[in-house]
Formats: sequence, structure tokens, C-alpha cells
Amino acid sequence: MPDPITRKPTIIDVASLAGVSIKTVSRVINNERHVSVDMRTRVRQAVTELGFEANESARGMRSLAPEKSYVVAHLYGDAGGLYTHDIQLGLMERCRYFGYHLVVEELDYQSPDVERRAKDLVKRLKLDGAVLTAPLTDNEIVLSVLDEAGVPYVRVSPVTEVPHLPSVRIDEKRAAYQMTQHLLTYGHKRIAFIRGLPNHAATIYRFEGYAQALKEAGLEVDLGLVEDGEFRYFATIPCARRLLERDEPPTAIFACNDEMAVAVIKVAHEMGLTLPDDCSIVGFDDIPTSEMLWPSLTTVRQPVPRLGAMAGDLLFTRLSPLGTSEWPTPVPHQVLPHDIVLRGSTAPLRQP
Amino acid sequence: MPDPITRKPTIIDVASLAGVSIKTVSRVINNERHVSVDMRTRVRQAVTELGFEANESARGMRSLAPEKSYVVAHLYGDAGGLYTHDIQLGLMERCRYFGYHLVVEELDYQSPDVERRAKDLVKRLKLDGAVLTAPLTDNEIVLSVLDEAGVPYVRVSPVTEVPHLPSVRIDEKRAAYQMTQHLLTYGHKRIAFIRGLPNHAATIYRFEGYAQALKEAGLEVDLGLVEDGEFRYFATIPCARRLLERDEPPTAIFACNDEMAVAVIKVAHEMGLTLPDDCSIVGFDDIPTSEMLWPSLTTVRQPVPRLGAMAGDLLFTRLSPLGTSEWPTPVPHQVLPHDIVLRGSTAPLRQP
DNA sequence: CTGAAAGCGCTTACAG
DNA sequence: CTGAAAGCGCTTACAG
Repeated sequence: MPDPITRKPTIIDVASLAGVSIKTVSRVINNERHVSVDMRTRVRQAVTELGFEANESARGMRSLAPEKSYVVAHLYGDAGGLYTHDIQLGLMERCRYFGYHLVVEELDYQSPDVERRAKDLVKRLKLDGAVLTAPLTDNEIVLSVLDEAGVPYVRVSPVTEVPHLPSVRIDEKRAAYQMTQHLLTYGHKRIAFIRGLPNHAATIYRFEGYAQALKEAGLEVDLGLVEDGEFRYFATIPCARRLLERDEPPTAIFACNDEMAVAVIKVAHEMGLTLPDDCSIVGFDDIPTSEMLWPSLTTVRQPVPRLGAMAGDLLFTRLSPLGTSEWPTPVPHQVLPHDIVLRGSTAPLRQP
Repeated sequence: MPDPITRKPTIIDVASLAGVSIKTVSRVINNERHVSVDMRTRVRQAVTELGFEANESARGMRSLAPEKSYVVAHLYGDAGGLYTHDIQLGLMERCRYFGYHLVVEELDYQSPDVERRAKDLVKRLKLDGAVLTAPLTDNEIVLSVLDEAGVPYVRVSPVTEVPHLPSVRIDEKRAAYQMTQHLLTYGHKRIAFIRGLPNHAATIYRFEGYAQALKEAGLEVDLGLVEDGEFRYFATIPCARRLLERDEPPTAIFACNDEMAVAVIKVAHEMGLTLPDDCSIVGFDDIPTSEMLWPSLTTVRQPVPRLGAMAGDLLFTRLSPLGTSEWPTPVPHQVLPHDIVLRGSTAPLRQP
């Protein structure tokens, strides 16, 4: 017989110390009803005295209700960027509040690896839930892995809204429409647009808003003024150069995220242009850098950490003990407000 | 008897289908030796035919060797910042390579909460390992929780090196020394220094390098030229203003991270100073913004993602099947190389 | 190389 | 309100 001091105490040790059956111990540690106060006290005391901790494996073997893992995942598809980090910041804050832990997983949506990795994640960690950001929000493989495993998830800014899948986003199209109107109001007519990666709501709807504003102003989208910057600084440098070196350069440039707008400002500086007089430049997101620049950047403020926090709130409300393990009806589709932040990088069109 | 189609298949189902004992099935699925090829094939076939998956709870109940979780954590103490994100970027890449998942946890080291949260994390997720960044690297509570749970960890840029605890860092002091020398070579003598948060190696050793370079040049540290910017942009704005509005303003400012240097540049612009002629400004880290600025920032390039990746490599090498569950001897203390990146924000001292 | 039996630490289902 | 017994799906230790 092993030394009782070295062995981890079991429910049997607790029962014999408290002088009750193991079933009673089980009832107490699981907070079941129908236990007398006396029993409860004696068991509680024995538990603390022995430092007893229930063996989760043994529990998991018999329990019908699978034990909650208290782990949720943020699944994202694009390596870097402040966007990802800010979503995590907001989500993390809610995780802490609700007592969950956050696992972050970058899934390469173009690789055959996705399915294996997603499945491994779900199985190994027994995920209680997930938050998806672009472009995984619309990735059929990832969604079906989660669906099959019964893992509830919230999509942040999906391309396609699906009625029964909760989502959180801003009104991308309207924001881009308003920003374009701001430029039009300043008298600009030759307004270039720099797109991000395809398959992102941020690219698709922002471009739509831009196009609609032009159209309503009686202007046409000039595809010669549309470039693809992949959301990234370095990819945007040549785009900005092409635009600004045209015979008739645009008088305003709308980059559909701030990182790309920063690249445009840099190129303009290098070319010796005076900002914002020679060219108005606007971005989208309001990353911290935008305010730090000179001139500081006119942009759309998207409450990114709040998007993450809101996604967490939806998830944790459903996962709470009171939750019905169903999404509420109607399924939530939150649209958070954005702001048009006017700063130093835009100015009225200079008269020729 | 339940419908065999709805029930998850067990080792018994596999055994009876394959016509062997459950023990043989156990041997095959655990890749033990001493099983004939014939048996092995029959069992394998039955496993795939039934879609059998071992029940981890049942396994965990008997197994002596605790099952690996394939989860490691990045524990950090300060909310935001690109540094944290870049560490994760590098670490994540190694996680993927070695087949691990990454949980990120922000622990408020000033709250009594830390211990409870750290313990919950270790227990719930059965962490296989952890990577710590400042200021948790030197937090006794967190370290002891990990030690007691037997979770191996790697510290990134700890304040105090401990021989038996692996670490990864750059030579902060030498880098700051070199950067200060760069300013001295340009003829600067009134060089201000902006510190970050206390308890960070980044604050302590960078200041030491600065002080040593001054001393060797026969100069003294003027505490009137030392400010505390908490590593953050907004906290640094008033510091920069105080410095630049002095009767005898510094001719150069060394901010001990880039975010603070960016704030200095912003304030200088707002005051109408010409950069770098009126004031040379340097930072530390080489965040992406530094290159995007105008003028772009002279700084120390710290390979942050590589620090994260290296921490991961140390951890995963120890966790690998071949690992001895001990750190190698001698315990690794990696010092990665840094670069002094000269850009547009520094210039020789203008002769009065 | 293979198998029959015991038992891990709990929860379930049933009886009182 | 309490308990005695069975059994979850595996691995361990032992026997052949």
C-alpha cells in the first residue's frame, strides 16, 4: 500500500475521513441538492484538509455533459498587422472578465493544412467557442470544421452575412461613402483608390462605397486610378509612385486602410510634394501611427478593439450557464458606429 | 443495448471486429513493440473502418505519463504594443512548425489576481510550456506557479539572468551604448534620455548603456534631461515638450523605444522645428512606423519576432520526444544580434 | 508475441 | 436525504 501522503487524495479518502459514502462526497463537490447541511460541512472540511482536487479524467469518463474547457480561439488568416492585435486586445479583455482563456491560431487558408490544423485545435483544446476574422470568416472549410464539432463562433466583418451566424462589424460601405463625399465636398474629382487583399469585406465594401459616392456625384470610376496595395506598406509604395507620377495625377487618394495611406504619404514626401496642398490623402482604420504622422491622417475610425470585445460578449453570453446552447432569436448581427476623423492630410482642391 | 451506429466505437468494438484482444488493440494504437505485422494490420484496418478514436479521459485515468496538451502560453504583463504582437508572430510560427497551439494571457502583475489566473491557466490547459516577456520575466509569483506545476519556460529579456533558467535577449546595454556613441560622434553633448516603465530590462539596461557612453566621453548624466515616458506615445508628449522648451534644450534626444521617439518627432514638428537639424532624435526597436515617418527614425533594430521564435525553439527542443525533460547543460542563454539603423532623424551638431 | 483480469477515480442509475 | 453497486474505456501488471 502506497504512502498515503505521497498519493493524491481521492474521493474515497475524503469519504472515509468525513465518514460518509463516496456518493455523498460526489454530491457535495458537484453542488448537487439533497445534501444535509451537516454532511455538506463535514465533506467540505475533509476536502480542504486533504487538499482534494477532483480528477478531471475520471470525471470526463462518466459525465454526459462534456466538461467546459474555458478556452476560446481567435482564428485569423493574415499574419500580421495591428488589426489582428487590436481584435485580440478587446477579446482578451472580455475573456478575462468571463474567466476564459484565449488561444490564437493563424490558419493559412490557401494551404491544405487548414482542415487538419483546425480539427486538431478543436479536438485537442476542446474549444468552447471561436471568433473569426477575415478572410477566415468566409472560409467554408473552417466553418464546417467548427459546425461539425458543434463549436459556436462569431464572425467579425464577414463578406457574406448569413442569417443564422452571429456577426459584428461596422458599416464599411457607408463609411467609405462618407469619406469619399468628404473629398468630393473639397472639390476633388480625380480621386484614386487603393484596394487591399481580395476576399476581405474591407476591400469589397469600401470600394463599393467609394464607387457609389462617385456615381452619385456624376463621376465614373477610372480603373487607371485603382491600385492594389494588399493592405501593406511595402506593397503600396510602387502603387503610390505609379499614381503620383501620372501625367494627370490624382488630386486625392483614398487608401482603404491606414497602413497603405502611410505609404502614400511617404512617397509624396520623397517626391517633394507639399501635403496636403498637392494631394489629399485619406485612410481607413485609425491605427495609432495615423495620428503620429506629419501631417496626421484623415481617416475612418473603426473601433477595432470594441469589435473584438463585442464578439466576445456575444460568445460568452451564449456560453454562460444560463445560456440555452442556442443563439438567441433573432441571431445577433451587431453594427458598431464609426467616425470620420478629419485631420491634416486633406485640404480643399487648389484652384489651378 | 444501444444502437452500435450511434455510439462512439471503443477499443472493445475494434477488438471484436479485428478478432483480437483489447490489449492488442491498445498495443497497436500506442505504437508499442512486440506485435506481429498481421495483428497490426488487422487492428489498423478495424480502427479506420470504425473511425475509432481513443477516449482521452479513459487514457488519462490510467496513464502514468501525463498526456501532452500541445499547448504553450505566451504570458505578458503589458496590454498592448507591437512588441507583444511581434513576439507572438515569431513564436506562433514555431508553434505551427512543431505542431503546438498558442494561448496568450495578459496577467496584471500588480493585481492579487495573478496567482489565481496563472494557476487556472496551468491547470485548465495543462500547459506544456510557456514563454514570458517583461515584466513577468521577473515576477516571483508567476515563476513559482510555473515551477510548482513543473511547466518549463523561457524568459525573453529578463532583468535578472538566472543560470538555470533559459533566456533569449539582445545586448540592450551595448546597443544603447553604441547608439549614444553615434550621437557623441556627431558632436552632441546635451543628449536627453527618455525612459520606459520601471522593472523592464529595456528601461534599465538601455539607460546604463547611455550613461556609460556619456561617462567614457567625460560627460555626466544630467537628470534634468531624463524623462519617463512609460514606453507610450501619449505619456511622452509632455516629456518631449518639457525637454524642447528648456532654455537650453537638448541637441539630441534618445528615447528608449520607438513609440516614444515618434512622440518626440511629433512635438518637434508642432513646435516648428526643422528635423534633424534642430534636434537629432533616436529610438530603439525599429517598429514599422519608424521607417514610415518623415524624417525616418534612426534606431536600434531589435529582431523581436526572432526573439519569440528563438524562445519557441528552445522550448520545443526540450519538449520533443527525444528531450530529457531537462534543460540542456549548460542552460541556454541566447543573445541575438542587433543593428544600429542610421536614418534621417540624426545629423551632426549644427555649429552655433 | 498475445491475452485475461484488475483497477484507475469518478458518475450514473437504482434502492431505500 | 443517503448509500451500495455497476461501469465508463482504457492501461497496468502479470501470466503464458
